[in-house]
Amino acid sequence: MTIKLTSKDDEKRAKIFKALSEVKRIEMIRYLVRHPEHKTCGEVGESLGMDKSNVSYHLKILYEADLIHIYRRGQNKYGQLREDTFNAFLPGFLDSL
Amino acid sequence: MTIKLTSKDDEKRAKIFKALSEVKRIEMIRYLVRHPEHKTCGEVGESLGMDKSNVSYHLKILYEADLIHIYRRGQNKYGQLREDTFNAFLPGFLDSL
DNA sequence: TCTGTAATTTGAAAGTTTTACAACTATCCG
DNA sequence: CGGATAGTTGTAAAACTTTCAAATTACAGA
Repeated sequence: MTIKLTSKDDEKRAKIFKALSEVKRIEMIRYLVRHPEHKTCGEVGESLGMDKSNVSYHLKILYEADLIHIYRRGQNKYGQLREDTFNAFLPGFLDSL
Repeated sequence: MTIKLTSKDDEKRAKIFKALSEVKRIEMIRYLVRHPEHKTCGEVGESLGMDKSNVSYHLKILYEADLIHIYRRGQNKYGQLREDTFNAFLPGFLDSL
């Protein structure tokens, strides 16, 4: 079932687009698509050459747009794509990466 | 035929997402979807309550992301959606508005 | 509890985007 | 030509985003 969007969702749409309006964040999403074993923040940062506080910053923006889910296991935090959001707002996007 | 995108297109994707990361610009796109008779800048601005220089500013951002086409006829300039770009980068988006 | 590793927060600096106004250019028509 | 209408450009202020380093919190394991 596909969710019907309306102009009421413009704020949400804008937030999602803003979250994806930086190359670095698109790369982070791509990294998560390609590594579905749920990568840690550290791995994401290392593989994209970002410093850790910057990774935190960008992940938070993706999280606040509901594009990813973050959960802790032990010392690590793992990022997980929220396919529900991508499917509702950007169908086909993840496959295009 | 659908165009195949790659990580080389990240700059372009980011630019498109940035262009759509403001509610005002999403509203402008919606206005153009709903009024396919090619509305003038003035009509867009008036209907969204924006001043004319601000309309110019936002239309330029949409234009530079290849989301719209702009042509002059007489005193007026008309905005026209670039469905090719929407289809390549955001399939389904226009229909969701 | 102490130590080390993982991630977040904070705050300052640098950079970018948005707004608004006034001055400007382009076109039309009498 | 001159006046009217449509849109653009310059510029400055305000608002927002990004980066980076240092301080801080969270957790695991000895």
